[in-house]
Amino acid sequence: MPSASRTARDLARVELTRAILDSAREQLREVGPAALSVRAVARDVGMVSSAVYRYFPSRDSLLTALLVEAYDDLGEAVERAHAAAAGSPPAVRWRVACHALRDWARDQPHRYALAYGSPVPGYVAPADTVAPAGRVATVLLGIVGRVTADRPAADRGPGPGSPAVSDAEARSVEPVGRLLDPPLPPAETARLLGAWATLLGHVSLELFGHLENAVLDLDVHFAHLLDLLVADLGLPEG
Amino acid sequence: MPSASRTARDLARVELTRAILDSAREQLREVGPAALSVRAVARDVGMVSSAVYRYFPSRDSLLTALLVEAYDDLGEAVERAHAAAAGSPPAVRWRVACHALRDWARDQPHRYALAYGSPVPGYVAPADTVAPAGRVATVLLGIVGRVTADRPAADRGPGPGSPAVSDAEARSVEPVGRLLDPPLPPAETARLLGAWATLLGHVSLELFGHLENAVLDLDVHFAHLLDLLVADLGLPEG
DNA sequence: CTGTCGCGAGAGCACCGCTCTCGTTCTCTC
DNA sequence: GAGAGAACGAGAGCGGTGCTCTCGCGACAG
Repeated sequence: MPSASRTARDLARVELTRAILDSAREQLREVGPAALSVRAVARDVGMVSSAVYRYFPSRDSLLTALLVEAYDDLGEAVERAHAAAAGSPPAVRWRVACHALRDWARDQPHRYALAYGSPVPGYVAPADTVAPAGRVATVLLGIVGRVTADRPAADRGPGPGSPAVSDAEARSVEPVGRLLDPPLPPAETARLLGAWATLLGHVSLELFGHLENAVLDLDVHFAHLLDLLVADLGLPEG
Repeated sequence: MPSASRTARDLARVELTRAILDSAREQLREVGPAALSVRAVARDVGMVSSAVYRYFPSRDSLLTALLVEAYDDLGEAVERAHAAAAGSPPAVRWRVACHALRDWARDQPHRYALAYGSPVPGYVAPADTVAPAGRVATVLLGIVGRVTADRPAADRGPGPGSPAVSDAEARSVEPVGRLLDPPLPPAETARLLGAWATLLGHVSLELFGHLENAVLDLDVHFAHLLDLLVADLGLPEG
């Protein structure tokens, strides 16, 4: 049975690949991406360093694997939290999804930093990373999209006090709006992109220590920030 | 004249220190903070690596110096832009200051990443960095503060559609509001912190490539984002 | 003139990413 | 069942790194 024996060999390979990834993830947590050492990983899994190169062609490819994994893990966490709140009002689902993102980031700051922190110079994320990277944004886009689609046409357009969207801006954000069917109107798309920036901006500031002596209770402030976003996006509370 | 000779000696020292910093800054731009090499800096300034340690006790201290320098440089850029717009309406000064931040970041992405990107694990920013780090935020705080202080008391408090600020959130953001005299009210402080997160979040997303295939014209979108913030903060246009 | 101190050079340590070679072992084909 | 071929782990080695230590030199102070 050749297929069985090939499976056995491949099984050993995937297991060792997993062991390497596990060790690398642990080392990423302990010493950070810059100091991630192939030799240390090899020592950890009981190999010599050159043997690791049978599984990952370079240190960068190891980091890339960790990056994709991080995007996927975060995306899954947010998707699961959102799914668990299915049936709740949009505002609640928005808060749940955003809290899931922040909780994941606080729980695994090193992996969040890998995904949304400064990229390693000279390193370009391969195409495999774009799909997992979009999962979180897709969830939020879906929440806003459903609300806008269900809203009577009279309520469309910028609310009172909201600046008008220029034609140039409408064209500019169109690729994002077009991800939905029906497409999200430009005003809402721009607002959502702003909320996305607020969300990641706050989490980054918080995680990277820039709010250290400025905001006393980060949980409370984040909740208030979500209230502001919910209001700005016009998400129904009930 | 002992003081003169000592001055001469110290002059040579500060000049060499500056040469090292210049070289390090250049290398930071080319290869990034992770690959910044003391030996390469030494080669660049015509020394042997051990000699550099007479000026900076470690590679980290060299990075710290670059970090402080970056904060100061950015702060100065924003302050200068804001000063040049003195007399203009608050909304205009807000836009000018924010554009200065984004322009600086786009011009020197490596230094922005050093300041607001993921911190190097195991590295804690010394106390010298907090003062320069606050300069940019202080400018924005000042713009909003003047507006709020000048506004008639009847217009205070959350606008229509703005969520109320809980007591806990009011206490939480109080350290920031207290930086101004008179202190910025909690609702405005929270809004400003949100705007700060939006600003840095957008610049980070833009610089780190997360808006690559999402937003076509980043200039246009950033301008619209500023319009949204101006409206949310209630900054007068004239 | 002598002692002290800061400086740059050099050697050296332990580590790194990565390459190459070598002997072994396992799988597939005839 | 035997041989071809691929995959594998080990080891040596290259050029690089941060950092330490020692050394000799020159400038300054007493």
